[in-house]
Amino acid sequence: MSSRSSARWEEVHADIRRRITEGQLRPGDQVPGEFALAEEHGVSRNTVRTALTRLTQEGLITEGRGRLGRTVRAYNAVEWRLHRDQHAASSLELDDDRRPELRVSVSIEPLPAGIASRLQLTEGMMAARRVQVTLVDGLPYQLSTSWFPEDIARDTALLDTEDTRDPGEILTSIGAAQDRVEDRIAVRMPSPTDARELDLPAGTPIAEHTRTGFRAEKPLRVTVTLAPGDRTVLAYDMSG
Amino acid sequence: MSSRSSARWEEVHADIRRRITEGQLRPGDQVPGEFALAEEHGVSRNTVRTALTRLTQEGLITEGRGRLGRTVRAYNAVEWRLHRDQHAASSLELDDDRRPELRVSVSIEPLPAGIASRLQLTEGMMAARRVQVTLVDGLPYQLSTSWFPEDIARDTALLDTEDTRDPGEILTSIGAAQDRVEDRIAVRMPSPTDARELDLPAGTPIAEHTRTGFRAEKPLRVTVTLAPGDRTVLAYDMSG
DNA sequence: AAGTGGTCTAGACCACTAA
DNA sequence: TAGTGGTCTAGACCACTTT
Repeated sequence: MSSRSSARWEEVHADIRRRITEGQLRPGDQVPGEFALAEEHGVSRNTVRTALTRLTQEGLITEGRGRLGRTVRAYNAVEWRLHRDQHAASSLELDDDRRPELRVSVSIEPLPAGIASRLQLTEGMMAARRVQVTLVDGLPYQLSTSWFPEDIARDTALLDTEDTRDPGEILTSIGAAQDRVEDRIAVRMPSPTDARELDLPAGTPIAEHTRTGFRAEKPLRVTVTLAPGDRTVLAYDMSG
Repeated sequence: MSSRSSARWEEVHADIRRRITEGQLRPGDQVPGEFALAEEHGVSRNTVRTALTRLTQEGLITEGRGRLGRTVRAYNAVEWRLHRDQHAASSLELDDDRRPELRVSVSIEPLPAGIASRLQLTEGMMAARRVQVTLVDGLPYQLSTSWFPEDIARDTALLDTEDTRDPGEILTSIGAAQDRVEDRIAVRMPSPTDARELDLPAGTPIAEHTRTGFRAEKPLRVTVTLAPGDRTVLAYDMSG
């Protein structure tokens, strides 16, 4: 009866997963403790831990701290709308009472290889880098890094850290409107650096959204946005 | 000297990660064995295993089997182009010598809740379900499930398992062309079912792409496509 | 203070696979 | 058949957080 695989930790794993999917354990609920599960299933605590570690990295439960223990993870992702308007801007769809907080920093940096090729420039050339962090309720929702050729950014609002508009809108306002954008969306696990910067719980994959903007087939900018999967759903409206 | 965190497994973890990012270990290379690493770092084998398990779930190394041991994972994702043409079709960009193999199956099923709401229909109503698996070199690259209201699909090519065109194209060919599509892209870890159906190595997140097609604001279809992050990069061309 | 998870050890036995 | 990883045990000690 039952148990396709022989591993005992898989029984524990399947048991907890079932309790979650069937609604017996709901988001925010406390997961039974490791000692209790060990006794319940007649296995050692380390075997239980194998199961719980897997569930953590699958994004179903949280890591535990102190007396609280582990809880079932709650997901409440927000739509990130990628528009097809003239600026190719984007926006987060938040409840009325939640306001995003934007932090912008700007610097002149040598181009990394991956960005340089998209801008059709040479690796190591100096370029303007604009980093924008979008926080909602103090939590980072997006980490967005834009690169502009220096001749386009020089002495413009692109270097203004007070201007928190979308890069596409700023380009339009300085007379360098894009006529086409290309989007690439890769899905991957975060590096430890990504996880730290985005304050990611274990088991959270991210979307790496790369937008290249062109004017007359010349690249004007590249924007790489990291969007955690537990906070964001990308939305495209392809009308017309 | 060094080591921000006190955990010993993190030293091993950081060490292997460094060897990979610095190119000392390249994709396909064999990772040093667990016993060797234990001796090298002066820790127990289980401590090494903690580090290697993390690296596996971060998608950096494979699980090990038999004498081969673990290897550094190789990524070679292919572009999945989501067009804005009149059919809102999509295509995989493969090398000339790689041909996708398409398998289609069709059935009449009751609508699950999530799909029903997108189709503006009632959960449990019967609808046509069309499942398309795209294999490349025998490996599943996409698992695509389309739902159509029964009155639209009845006696049409939508129920033909030999017709492997994009659902949007088929809709056009039967006189029910879409005039608008909405795309939603969620990023998540696979369930065990997803992992089995898509033959996913541990540590592979997936994109869940949901396309809803409309005609005069009436939903004609919903297509949910699962695309593994190690095989696919979504590509949108948002030309004006 | 009590109970939770996090880390770590030193073994043991098994399943798999390349040589 | 030798060596790899996969599973499992039975402890131990620590850090943390709620009560």
